[in-house]
Amino acid sequence: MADEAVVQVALDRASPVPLYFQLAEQLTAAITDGKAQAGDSFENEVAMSERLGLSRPTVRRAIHHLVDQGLLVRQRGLGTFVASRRVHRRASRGSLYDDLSSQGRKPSTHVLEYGIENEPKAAGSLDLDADTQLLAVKRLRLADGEPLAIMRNWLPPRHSSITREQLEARGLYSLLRDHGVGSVVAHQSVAARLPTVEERGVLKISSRLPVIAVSRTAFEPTGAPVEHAEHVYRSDGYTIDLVLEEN
Amino acid sequence: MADEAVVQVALDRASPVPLYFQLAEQLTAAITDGKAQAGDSFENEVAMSERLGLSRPTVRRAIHHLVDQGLLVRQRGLGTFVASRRVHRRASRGSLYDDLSSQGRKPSTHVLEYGIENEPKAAGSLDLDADTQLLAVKRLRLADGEPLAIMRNWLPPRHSSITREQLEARGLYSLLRDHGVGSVVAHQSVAARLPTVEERGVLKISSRLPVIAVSRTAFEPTGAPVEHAEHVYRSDGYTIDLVLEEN
DNA sequence: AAGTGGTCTAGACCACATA
DNA sequence: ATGTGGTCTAGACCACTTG
Repeated sequence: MADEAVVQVALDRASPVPLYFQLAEQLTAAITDGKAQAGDSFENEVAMSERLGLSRPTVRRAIHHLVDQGLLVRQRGLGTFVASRRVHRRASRGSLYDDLSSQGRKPSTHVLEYGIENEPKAAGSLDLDADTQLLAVKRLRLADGEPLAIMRNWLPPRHSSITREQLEARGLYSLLRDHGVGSVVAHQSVAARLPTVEERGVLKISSRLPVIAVSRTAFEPTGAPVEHAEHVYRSDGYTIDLVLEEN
Repeated sequence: MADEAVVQVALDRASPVPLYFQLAEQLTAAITDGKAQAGDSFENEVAMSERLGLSRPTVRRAIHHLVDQGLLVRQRGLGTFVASRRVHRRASRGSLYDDLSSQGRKPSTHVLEYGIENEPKAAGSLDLDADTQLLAVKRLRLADGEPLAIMRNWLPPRHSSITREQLEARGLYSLLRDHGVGSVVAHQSVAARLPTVEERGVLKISSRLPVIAVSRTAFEPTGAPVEHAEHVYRSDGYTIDLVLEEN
């Protein structure tokens, strides 16, 4: 069934979480849990606001939250519908997270080098003085014990307290989150080339297998630098998947 | 100067263009034109709404439009500020537009093949019946007369009226826009490999120069299929640049 | 004509950062 | 204490789609 989805919602007006956000989360859950199927029509916002005892703008804001993520599609005069699964976008992850648990292989990380250094090029990318001391990290990424990528990162002084042990145990962005880094905007450049001699040795590949070279610089929305990365991936069995959006 | 930016705005209440959008456009222009510099504080929304004779929610909506694009940063208790140029995001273009005018080289396109065909794999990617007849196009992309990419695209019947001549003259997405395609959500996968014999011939490269293989499927927000693409780029001097966002 | 989403108003109160 | 943005309300009118 499920021709017209009416989602059960429980709101807590005492909670510090905004009402529109509580509503948005529960609507999102209804869709991702499959309680509302793609193509189903959604309860209109006037009815929903009356049913939940919320004002129309508040309900509207929650619904728009889902529209922005591609979970709902609205058409004037027609109504609100659950979008096809293909257009869900929930941000462009995949390249910022250096994990590939999605591939079903067991990932691990080995820190090859760790220290404070002065790298003018990285500092420049981060818009810092050329002589700024940065935390430089070189990691080897493995999947099921097999080398997959060499990851070099440079972090500004603000995040230099990240330890070698933390990096062995957790992903970089997870650690940065603990340092108060909420969201980032990253400029990323992807190229292909043949591996250097050193890369061939570390990644255990032949000189005929190309590598994917990713260069990335990330900033907080305020413009504060977060990290500069130079990553090199084996190209066999590895692809970079993205969800793009064009308006 | 320009410590506190107060933008001159002219609103037309008779226009069918919404007030919040008129305001957003003029605020955007002030920033991109450099009238408001990065780091400048922005007029607060209460003052702006009084100055312009708009309600606060309307002004708020316009400002949020710019925040979503990364042009402004807001901090509770502090104010609204013009963001550093590095975090401007205005959509993740770069890979959907098959031009590289940005590199300063003169681009051109040559249509190698054009016709209606049945390609089950492409049809499947577009979520159409395997026997659907698609418009199949194979183009060669050149920069200053030098081969740069082989681009194969498959389009659903709805867009099959695009002609060979139109493809020689304009970009695919520009043509699709005329077909009523406003915004799209695309899933894109990027890989690296060595070229096939055919690719070596067409792109005029050696067997030791890797190519970047991009596979993309695009849908409208409603779920209607737009195109499936298989593009192969020379890797020398070509990179895929992206602006990512992580929340 | 009826029903939908889109825009807009005029207020209210709260949370947070700074002085 | 002040000023900022964040949330929320209760309405109004308009634009679009379908029967």
